[in-house]
Amino acid sequence: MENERYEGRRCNNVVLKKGPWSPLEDQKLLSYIHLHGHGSWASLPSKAGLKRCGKSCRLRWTNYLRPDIKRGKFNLQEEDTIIQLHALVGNRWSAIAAHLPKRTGNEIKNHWNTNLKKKMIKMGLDPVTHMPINHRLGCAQPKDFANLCHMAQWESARLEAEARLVRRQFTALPPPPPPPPCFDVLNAWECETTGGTLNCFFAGGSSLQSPAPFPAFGEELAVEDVDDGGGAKGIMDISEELYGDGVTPGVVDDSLGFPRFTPADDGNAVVGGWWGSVAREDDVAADYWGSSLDDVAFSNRDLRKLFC
DNA sequence: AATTGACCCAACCGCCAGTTG
DNA sequence: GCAACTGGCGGTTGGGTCAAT
Repeated sequence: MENERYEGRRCNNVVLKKGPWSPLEDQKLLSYIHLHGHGSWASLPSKAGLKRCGKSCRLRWTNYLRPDIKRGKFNLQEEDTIIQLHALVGNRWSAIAAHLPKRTGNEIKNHWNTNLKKKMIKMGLDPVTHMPINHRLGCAQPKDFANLCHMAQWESARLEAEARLVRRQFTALPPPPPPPPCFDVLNAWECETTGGTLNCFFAGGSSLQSPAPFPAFGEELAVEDVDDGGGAKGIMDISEELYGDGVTPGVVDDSLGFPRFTPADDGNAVVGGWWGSVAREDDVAADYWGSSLDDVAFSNRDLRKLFC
């Protein structure tokens, strides 16, 4: 009975096994690849003495047996990266995995579906669009909702600029549809996980202000603490001003693979990503995004899917 | 102690794109 | 140009585990 359960298709009159891999099968696959490399996956099973289809062998290797795979729980930094990249590329798990060393797309996908998606819903954010599900947000305060609206504006501007920059590299591509407004999820995420309040990232006033100049990694800078009356604070200036009232000193780093501002004092002041800053259209920003997109392992195919 | 339900994750399936003959 | 083959990817499933009742 149990054998029939995992009996798969036949190939050359050999019944292919399905279901969980035994330690012996793992050993056979490992030792074969160690000696010969995987070569053609289609012919590997017979050469390695496995009654599996090549596809099953490939999946077992790429998702489990590969030596460069880190297993275990995702840390907060990895979760941050997943959320930011998901906001940018959607369910392109392989592209996201390319940015997370030693993690597989399958693992990230599972983690997203079982943990991150639920947490986002709990935060009142749609895990697909990264938009608030409705007005019953995780933040009960009206001012927090106002902040989220600012976030959406800002993220929208960022996506537009990003699309322009990418198009500049792929001029043959047709103009993209306007990107959907999207939140700075990392920011909301960190506020959620640290118990902080949503008070970050957006310039004051109801209109979207010009994004800040683009800082160099490691550059020390200051962030003006602007209050729009609704409590929203924003990155206003890469300042050479003296740190004074309402100016938060901090540093830009790229430890997550994208620019990110961290205040010098931990405070509840300005924390979170630096995505807004790259909306500035200048050569520095363009160069950054050029390399960044490479890092995320975009292929031409991905880009065309994004903008066609 | 037994049952139930939620959670986790390995593995499968189907689709698509690229390559080859 | 076309069909067959191959590899890669994302969606889904189902079995194991564990906590709650």
